[in-house]
Amino acid sequence: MKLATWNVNSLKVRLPHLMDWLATRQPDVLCLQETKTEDANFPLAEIESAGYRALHAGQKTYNGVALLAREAATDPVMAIPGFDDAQKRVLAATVGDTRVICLYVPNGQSVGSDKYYYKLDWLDALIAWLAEELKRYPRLAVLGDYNIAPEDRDVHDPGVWAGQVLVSEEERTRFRALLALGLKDAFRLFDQPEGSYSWWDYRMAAFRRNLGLRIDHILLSPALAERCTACEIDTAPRKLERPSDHAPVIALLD
DNA sequence: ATGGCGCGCGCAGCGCGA
Repeated sequence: MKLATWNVNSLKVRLPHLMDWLATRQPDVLCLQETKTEDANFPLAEIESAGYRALHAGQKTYNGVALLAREAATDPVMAIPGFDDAQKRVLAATVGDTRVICLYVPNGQSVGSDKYYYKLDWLDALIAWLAEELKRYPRLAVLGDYNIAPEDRDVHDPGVWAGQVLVSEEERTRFRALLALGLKDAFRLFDQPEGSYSWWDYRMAAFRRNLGLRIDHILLSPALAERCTACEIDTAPRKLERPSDHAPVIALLD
C-alpha cells in the first residue's frame, strides 16, 4: 500500500498537478491539505475520473483537508472530538484495514502570538485524541502538514531558525509526545539524504538553493511501521510551473 | 532567508502562510 500526503496550497490552482501526480505515482491513499475550497466546489468528478474516491472537509479561503483513496473510505471523522474548532484541519477515515488521519496543523504565525497558543492547544488535543485512537486502531497512519520541523537536521539553517515558529521547543516537545505514544516518523525509519525537506519558501529562490524545512510527515503506529519498506519526499512537483510550496511525502507498506 | 512569493477575495490591496 502506498500512502501519501501533500499540502497543495489551493486545490483549484493545483488540480492539474494533482491529476498528473495521481497518474504518475498512483498512491492508494492521498491526504491533501490547504484545499482552500468549500465542499460545494470540490472537484469530485475529476478526482473520480482518475480512479479515486474522496472525502473533503473544506471551507472558503483557508484550511481544508481531503482524503483520496482507491477504495471507499468509511467512518469519517472531521474534527478532533471534544475540541471546539471552526477551522477544517482534520479528516479521519478507515481505508481497508487501516485507519488514516489527515492533518493540517496550525501554522502558529509567530512564537507568543494568539495563533501560536492556538497551535499548542490544538496539538495538546491531538496528542490526547491519538492516544485513544491508537488503542482503537492498531493500524493507524497519521499524515499531513504538521508545521513542525522535529529536529535541527530538518532545518536548512538551524541557527537562523532557532526558537522560531515551526522549530520552537514547545512545538518540538509536542511532536516528541506523538512519538512517545508509539508513533514512528516513517521518513526516519530509513537512511535519508542530508538536506531532505518538504517545504521551501516561494521567495529568495529557496527551492533552487534548497533552503527548506521538513514539516510534512507520515507517522505510523508500531504495527504499520513494521510493514513500512520505504519513505520518500517527491520533489518533482516542486519543480513545475506554479508549484505548491510543499512537496508530497510517500510511504510504502507491505 | 526575513521586503522580495503565491494564494483567496474581489477588483485594490490586504491577510495569511511557513
